[in-house]
Amino acid sequence: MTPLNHALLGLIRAHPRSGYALLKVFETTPMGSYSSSPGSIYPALRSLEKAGLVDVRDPRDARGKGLYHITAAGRAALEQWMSAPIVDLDEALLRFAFLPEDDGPAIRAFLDAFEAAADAQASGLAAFLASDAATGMTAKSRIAVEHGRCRLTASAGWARAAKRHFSDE
Amino acid sequence: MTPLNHALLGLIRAHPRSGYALLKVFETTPMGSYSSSPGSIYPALRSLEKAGLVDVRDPRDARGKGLYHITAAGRAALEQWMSAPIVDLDEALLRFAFLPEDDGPAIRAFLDAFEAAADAQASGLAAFLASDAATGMTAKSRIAVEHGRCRLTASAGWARAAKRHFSDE
DNA sequence: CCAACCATGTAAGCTGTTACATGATTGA
DNA sequence: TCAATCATGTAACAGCTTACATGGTTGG
Repeated sequence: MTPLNHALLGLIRAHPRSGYALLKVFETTPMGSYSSSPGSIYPALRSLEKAGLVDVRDPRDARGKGLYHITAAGRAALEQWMSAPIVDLDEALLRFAFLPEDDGPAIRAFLDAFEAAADAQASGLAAFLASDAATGMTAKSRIAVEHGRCRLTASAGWARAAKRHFSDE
Repeated sequence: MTPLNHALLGLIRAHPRSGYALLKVFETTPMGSYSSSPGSIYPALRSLEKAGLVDVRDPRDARGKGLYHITAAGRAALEQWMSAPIVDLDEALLRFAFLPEDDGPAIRAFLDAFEAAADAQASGLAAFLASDAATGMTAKSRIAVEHGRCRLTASAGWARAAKRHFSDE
């Protein structure tokens, strides 16, 4: 399962959609970073279908293919992916977007884990910068690594702000 | 030319290295995000060699392959890549690390461009969030986009801080 | 002498990119 | 009627990942 597959599965679970409608999501929103063109989306939908995670139903009319629906197996696969430990923050962010809208505790737990992961990664870079390996590098290389640390700190800060947002509702 | 190719070329320009030494750079520094294993690095070195951007010389002894040196064509290719407009910030960061150590004006110009690109991308996300498309999305999706904006703002902030660092030297 | 590391590769498989191709429908 | 958009694909190609394979050398 690639990130694109997960993105498609999550969108389809939110509500059934045609391949074209899914294509448009990637073309018109920042989700576009997960794909680019029909050449990746249609084959990915095929693979989801072949894996039994989605099925196609409700052809609107003679020409259209119909709407992709998520199957029970698809739900299970998505659930498993959603509950895996956070390693990659970008992937985690995709999972965040697919979290159930109303489950406050789950959202807060996820944000806690996200913040912890971002902090841990930031600490990892800080440790690297303090190590022998870093002192041998050029000044610019170290500052480039600093950039990574800044971004991770920003990610952790975002998680804290988001938690505040979801605590008073 | 893939990011990995550029990373290799930049490292080799800094000073000649063996394939194994390059491998170790990716294994032991945050540059690892550009690669992972011999399975990508050795073929990439081959392609650089075939393209005439590097050549192999100075075999240390009978068994070793020797050291990769950058060629005139390699220098030219790197130069062209370095002076292209900034589109992708991660790629730009790699370029930053390869900027000549002593050329203050070039560094400052680059950081100006980097900051402008980060600000522009952040504005793009802000515009999206203010658009009709965003109002139709779920709250969590909007907050996920916010994360992207936070990170871009952090990137711009990093560039400003780096400029201060390079102005008093 | 044996494990760890130096040093270099190959091969299968999967994914994504780019570009091309097709045909129906809708609005001006 | 003609362009744009809806809607769905195919095919070539390049690249990365994973896993496997091969030998030499060094330190304990």
